[in-house]
Amino acid sequence: MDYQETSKILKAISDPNRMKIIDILSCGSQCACDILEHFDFTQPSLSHHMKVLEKAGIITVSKQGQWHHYELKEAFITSFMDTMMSLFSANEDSCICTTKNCSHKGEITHDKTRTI
Amino acid sequence: MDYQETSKILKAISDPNRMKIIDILSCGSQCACDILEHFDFTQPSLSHHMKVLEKAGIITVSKQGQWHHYELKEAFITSFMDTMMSLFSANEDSCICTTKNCSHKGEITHDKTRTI
DNA sequence: TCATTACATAGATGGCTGTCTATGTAATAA
DNA sequence: TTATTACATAGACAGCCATCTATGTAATGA
Repeated sequence: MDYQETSKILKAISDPNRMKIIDILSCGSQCACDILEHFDFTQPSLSHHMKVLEKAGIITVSKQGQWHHYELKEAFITSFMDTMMSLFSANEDSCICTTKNCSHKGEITHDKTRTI
Repeated sequence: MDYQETSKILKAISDPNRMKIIDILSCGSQCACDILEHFDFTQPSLSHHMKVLEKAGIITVSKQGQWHHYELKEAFITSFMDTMMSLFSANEDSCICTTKNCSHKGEITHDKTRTI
């Protein structure tokens, strides 16, 4: 688990306005000017947010003449959900605690059966 | 979708050190002193991180005498994964764009079949 | 050519955040 | 009682971040 890389992705999603952008793009690609109409902030602020989302690998841009169309990356979604699942699930490959047991409560349960 | 509340949760997870704490707790509950041994920062810093995770509803604390045992909340995990799924998935209840079509690219695809 | 539109970039700023040291408190053990 | 251990709290501080205004650039249209 690459904490730094996953951190970058989570920080990109965690801003409420960027969450709303993702919500908007989940309905299909849109250009910047149309996305902007959903918000109160300025165009440079949107430009900043889109760059953050793009750098995190969450969206892609296709420039068609004057307009830039932004789109959610399908591959990102599956990858991200997998990453979150493995973060919350214990497994002997990644689990840190295998090298160190709690000194005051021995029971460390490796729940390999989690399915959510 | 409560962007503010979800933002709080995502910000709580997004810190690399807190991600590592979650990874550790995914193997089972541990007390603070044992968690601390995995890190270079000080005890007050850990105390701060645990409070952030607790306030976000990610972990619970059970105080047994001197030691405080921290544990991942199972209910949080399923709830969080559901929230992320609904963020990435288009549906007519939550999708913002139903009230506004893109003026330059009419195709808004409501992908109700996403299963990931 | 000139104006307009759609975006990006630069630089500034206020607020948030992760960390520290110092200290307090409660429980346990000698 | 006194010392120690396990945590929390207070306050300070440096770095990051979301926003702004101002400006640049590229494409389109008149």
